[in-house]
Amino acid sequence: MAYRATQRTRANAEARRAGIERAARHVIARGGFASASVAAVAAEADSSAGSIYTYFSNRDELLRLVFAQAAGHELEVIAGTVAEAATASQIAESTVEVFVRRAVAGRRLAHALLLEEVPEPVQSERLRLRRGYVAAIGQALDRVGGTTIPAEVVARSIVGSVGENLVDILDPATPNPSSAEIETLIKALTTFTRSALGES
Amino acid sequence: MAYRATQRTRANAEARRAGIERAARHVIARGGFASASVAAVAAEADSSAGSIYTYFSNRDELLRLVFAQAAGHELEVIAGTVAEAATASQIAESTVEVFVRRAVAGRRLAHALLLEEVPEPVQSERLRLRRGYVAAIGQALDRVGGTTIPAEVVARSIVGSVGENLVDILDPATPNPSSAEIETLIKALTTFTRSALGES
DNA sequence: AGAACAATTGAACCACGATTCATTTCTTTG
DNA sequence: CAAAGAAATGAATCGTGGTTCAATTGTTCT
Repeated sequence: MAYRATQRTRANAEARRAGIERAARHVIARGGFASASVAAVAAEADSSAGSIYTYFSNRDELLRLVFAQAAGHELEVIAGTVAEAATASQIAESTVEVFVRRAVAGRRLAHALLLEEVPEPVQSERLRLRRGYVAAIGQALDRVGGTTIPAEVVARSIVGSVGENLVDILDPATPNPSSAEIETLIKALTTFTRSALGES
Repeated sequence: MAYRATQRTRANAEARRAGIERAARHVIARGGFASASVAAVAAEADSSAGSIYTYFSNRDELLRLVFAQAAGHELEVIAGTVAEAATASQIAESTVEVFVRRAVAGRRLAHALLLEEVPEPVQSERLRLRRGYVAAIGQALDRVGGTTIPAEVVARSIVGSVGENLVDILDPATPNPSSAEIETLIKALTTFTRSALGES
């Protein structure tokens, strides 16, 4: 018996795994999932392609994990915000505001998370997360009450409205939107969702 | 000079091309774009894989064409409907109604057209068509007037709302929705979009 | 019928990128 | 330091499915 994995060894391994995840996140944020080949991620992580398989069972699993982390973080932010809202109007407002601003701030990543074509396991994760958004907003709406329409439909509609209005803006082929455009969009979407909820 | 393409020859060729398009449409409507390999389409068309290349430059181009036809037809239907509407409320109503009912009637195809992952040229076509929907609804809204929000944002929001609410319903993995569910959804979405437009 | 050309066929080819694995390099302990 | 085990490397392998193309079959005209 001459070798036994030690404290430091395991910490290093953990750091390596985290490094690969970070590398994948960076590659995705820069060029989308399509650009996140195993080779590209390995290069970004100062690692070799083969090494990735020591830490992840395969490429799709790595991408799914990274997606879940990034999108999960966004969900937490939204969930935290709507949990504080006291009226349906406020829920609509903060959803639109947070969603649009965060998406524009991290355009490429937002595009990857919301719109880009992704491998099937990632797509499943995306649908799960989307259900998470709907659930968070739906619960908030149920809490404040006041709508006759099923909260789930309303929540979905809000998510859909905002998402659809971001399609062109997030397209990597289009130039960065001006902040005036953004403000106009936020205002319009806020008005739309608010009045849909029957508030002034 | 002993051969010259004749009337009948050209008609046959046209029939063959149309047959391949029809075959592709069927394969897509049955199993989505993912299942529409060149071999599968060829089999459905009683043809060989190689033959497809006599009529189309490559697979993506064939799929793009078929997509454009199918989605273009749907657009025409929606455009025709909203063109007849006299009020914003009616525009919202008919959009929701037509969109949802037609999608549910041809679930698999609707899923392919709206949600499935597709090759890039098809995705471009999808975005074009989506802009078509937005334009048609936006023009109708402008015509009847009465909203303060930019018509384009409203149109996009409606498309997004309806689309997002169809995600689970159209998922090939989920069972057919009951007609009660559909009616409930249509009612809820109609109410949502109507009140968003500021009408009772 | 037979010459001239087009269309069809399907098996071979190819591109691409994920995955494997024999070899090398690093860590730990006696 | 040597032995034992773990991790890293990257070139070779493999799977997949679109695409090509030599050979065959079909069509038209004299």
